[in-house]
Amino acid sequence: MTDMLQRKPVSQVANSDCFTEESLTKLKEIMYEMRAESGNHLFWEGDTADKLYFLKRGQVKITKASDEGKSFILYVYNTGDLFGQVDPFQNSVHSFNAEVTENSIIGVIQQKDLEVLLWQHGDLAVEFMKWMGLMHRMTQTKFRDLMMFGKPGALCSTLIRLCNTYGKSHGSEIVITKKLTNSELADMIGATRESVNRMLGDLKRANIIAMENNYIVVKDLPYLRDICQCENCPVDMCRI
Amino acid sequence: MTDMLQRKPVSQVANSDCFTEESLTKLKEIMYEMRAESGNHLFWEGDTADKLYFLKRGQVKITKASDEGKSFILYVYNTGDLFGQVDPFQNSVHSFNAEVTENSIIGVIQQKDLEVLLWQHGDLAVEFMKWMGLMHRMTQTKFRDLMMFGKPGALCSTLIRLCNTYGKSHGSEIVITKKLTNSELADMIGATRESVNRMLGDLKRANIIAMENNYIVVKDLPYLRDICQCENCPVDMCRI
DNA sequence: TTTGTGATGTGATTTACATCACACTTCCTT
DNA sequence: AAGGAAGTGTGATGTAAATCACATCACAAA
Repeated sequence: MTDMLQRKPVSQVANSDCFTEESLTKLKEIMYEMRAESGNHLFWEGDTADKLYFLKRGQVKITKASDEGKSFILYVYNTGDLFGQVDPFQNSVHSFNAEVTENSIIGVIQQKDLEVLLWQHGDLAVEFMKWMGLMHRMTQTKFRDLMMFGKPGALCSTLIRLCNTYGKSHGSEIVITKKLTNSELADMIGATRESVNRMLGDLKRANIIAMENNYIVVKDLPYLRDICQCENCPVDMCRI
Repeated sequence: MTDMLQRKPVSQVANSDCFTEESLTKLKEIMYEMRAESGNHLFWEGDTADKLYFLKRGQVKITKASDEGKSFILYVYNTGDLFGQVDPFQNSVHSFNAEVTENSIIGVIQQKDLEVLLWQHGDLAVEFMKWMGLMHRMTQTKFRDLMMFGKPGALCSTLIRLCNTYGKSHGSEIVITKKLTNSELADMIGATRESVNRMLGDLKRANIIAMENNYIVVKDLPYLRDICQCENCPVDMCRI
């Protein structure tokens, strides 16, 4: 376990960090484990939303497809993240798709079981609310970043979020320890691959970022911050 | 169409509807009342977020200003709505401004008092989570609508949300019983006044909407739905 | 080795939307 | 009743980004 932690890319903050060890244990006790292969879907839009998912290992993207076949990536969840729709006591339906993008091990929590647990443990309920609030604020700030500062601003914001999620510091440089294609970045900001390619080219030429064996290295974080009027939000909120 | 419905200001659905009568009463017991004049601010970005607000009467807009002086309206809250940032057990700071846009009577809830109440009453905590989840999903779906379907899609989505919030049915027509300027609509979708004006003009010419003594009347809701690929979400989620 | 496939890089063109500029309307005020 | 402010409507022009159309590159599989 400690060994595992050491090999983990540094500075990864999982959203389950807002739970205490004990609370997380309680949650784990009501999970059942499942494996999902890359390419599968945990749920589709329109499916009943009655489960939470704890990503023990792997990656899941929450996406939305438009009629014209474009795809928008709303969130990317990684090892240690908890996700799922949680208006826990109301029949409701997913508005987005959950696409497994790496072979994953997932703990599934039934809403009914969660309800019971929350009833029994006030402290867990409180942490749960904290987690919900954090997720909501993450959505709000992302919304703001993608709406208000044009495509370059959206890209810079996304690069900052990627640093917060996958970044490993080397002096003043930050390596984003996650391979990303131009198309993936495009789908995260609602732009085209070509636009992203050109913007990245501009950033490289201006020596703001660089590529090191296909990983993006951020060399001038303050510049990125400036473009999207970054307010230096807490790292656990400013994520992908 | 009964007499009552006609006289009722609107088919207004308040977000506090997800609380039971008893829960709402409990919340009201820990509020202190304050009055705020149109033009004032309840909070500014950067202020500590440690209060909830219950709008007993009036209107409050949650906005974000960019460096270039543009304003983006994220939410509009009305009589009966509960709002405020609620990651209740974490020091945090507002990312948005709360601007009072009509003289208002507001119940203020201190986070500390809320904490106590949530601890004491499991059922309230549960409803509170439901409310949080609903608010989050409202943000997510708005995000989707404003990002994915261009400015016309954003406008149509906003008109639908306005129908759900302020709409009064007259046969197949829906009157949006709220005066809105082109600039206001523009700030809600991140467009310019001129663009909104032209788009509204197009919709009028196509007989999708009409103006009746300065109120917007939606004559062809299915058309609006089509443009923004509306999935017919629950009314209490699909709001302004 | 060749061939196929997914990704990157870049020019030319089109489109959506913002910006600028100004006339016109409504309604408020003194 | 006149003047002003706030809002609406609309042309002309500019610009960001999408679209289209290829060339190139990396690398895995046949």
